Amino acid sequence: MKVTKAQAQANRAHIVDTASVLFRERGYDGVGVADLMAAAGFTHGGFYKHFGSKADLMAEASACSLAKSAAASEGIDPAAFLEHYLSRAHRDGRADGCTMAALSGDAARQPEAVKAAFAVGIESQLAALDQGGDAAQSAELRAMKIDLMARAVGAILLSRACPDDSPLADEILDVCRANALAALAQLGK
Amino acid sequence: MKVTKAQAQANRAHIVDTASVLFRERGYDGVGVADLMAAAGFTHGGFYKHFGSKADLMAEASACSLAKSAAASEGIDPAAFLEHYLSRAHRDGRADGCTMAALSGDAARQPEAVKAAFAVGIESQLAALDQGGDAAQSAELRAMKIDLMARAVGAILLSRACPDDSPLADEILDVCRANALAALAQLGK
DNA sequence: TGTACATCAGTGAACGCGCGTTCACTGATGTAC
DNA sequence: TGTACATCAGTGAACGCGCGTTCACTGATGTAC
Repeated sequence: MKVTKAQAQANRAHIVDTASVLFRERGYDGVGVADLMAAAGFTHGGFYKHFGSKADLMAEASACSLAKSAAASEGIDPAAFLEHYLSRAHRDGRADGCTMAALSGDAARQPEAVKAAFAVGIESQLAALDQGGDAAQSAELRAMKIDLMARAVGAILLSRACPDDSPLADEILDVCRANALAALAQLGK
Repeated sequence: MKVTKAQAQANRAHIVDTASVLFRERGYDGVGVADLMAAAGFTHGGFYKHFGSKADLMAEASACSLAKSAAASEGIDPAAFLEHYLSRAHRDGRADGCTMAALSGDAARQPEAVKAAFAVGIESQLAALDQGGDAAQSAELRAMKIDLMARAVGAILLSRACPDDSPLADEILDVCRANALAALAQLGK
């Protein structure tokens, strides 16, 4: 049953990808190691040939999906980013949506390695939204980006915590999108 | 071992209170029924004399702590509310902090009853922050309050997801507090 | 290039454990007379 | 008010189950000669 080194590496990456989707969808405790390995197309016994523990995988899966999100929004207009982020589609698509929105509640109760992955991910996302504005306003710009991210993450979380057909769930998204876009416009950006 | 009706009612309330603290601290999956009953001073067998299931208790505990928070901030100045909400003390004190910040990630994966409790809790919090401003600007005021809550919740969540001694964790709180207060001031409030 | 052997990714059974929930039981409370 | 009995909050053992993790084993890959 041995497998090419390259294949093993690809399998490992596939497990990490699968985990990042399942964790976002069901939360850390909602996904078992056996579940996860089966979803990736393996039996569970091989898990510990790749990872030291389930928590280790959580750290890696978080880092992976956060890096992918940051890369995907590289150089994107913050207004366009907000439009997509605060959409119903994103709220309703936890599995392939933002890891911060899906897992920061879980991350707060996880080992430091997971939190470290989140801190790196947040910084990457901030850097990706940077448009290379001039240095003079960069502190203000950074503050605005942090603030926009907090608002966006909070809006998605509150919206997801409401019942599925709740008018409040949609109102939260709409209001936060409008206010965030207004704040962006006012920054003169 | 039977107990006065009044005592049973008090015991039940005590279990709900204990649950609301433990769930905020460790998350829904981090608290077992036996854990919880022991923390409240009982054995686990009696749990189902009071509640239909662990998820039922989650709904009740969420409703309870959300109502308490709303009652506690009744009529409070939004600026003062933000100062407290976005403090390091609140971030580091999950167990007796805001239920939205601690459990909205969990709530998103819970039954509708839990989500319904959250929607009610959010509306109560919005109502509590209302200062009876004139009706003309009430739509704008409601939007601002929703936006402030999303920002506050998001900032706490992101800050908690960072490593314990991370400068980023503090920066997020400071930046969001400053920007939120500025937005409030600009509303002419 | 061909042969012999070590490596190690993946398998599947097994481990102990704690989970949510059920149940027979206890005995003070509450009620009917 | 006093007695007999039903109620039911709380107890603690037990249920089946799925969890994270370990382990002996397999057999193709990779390596040494």
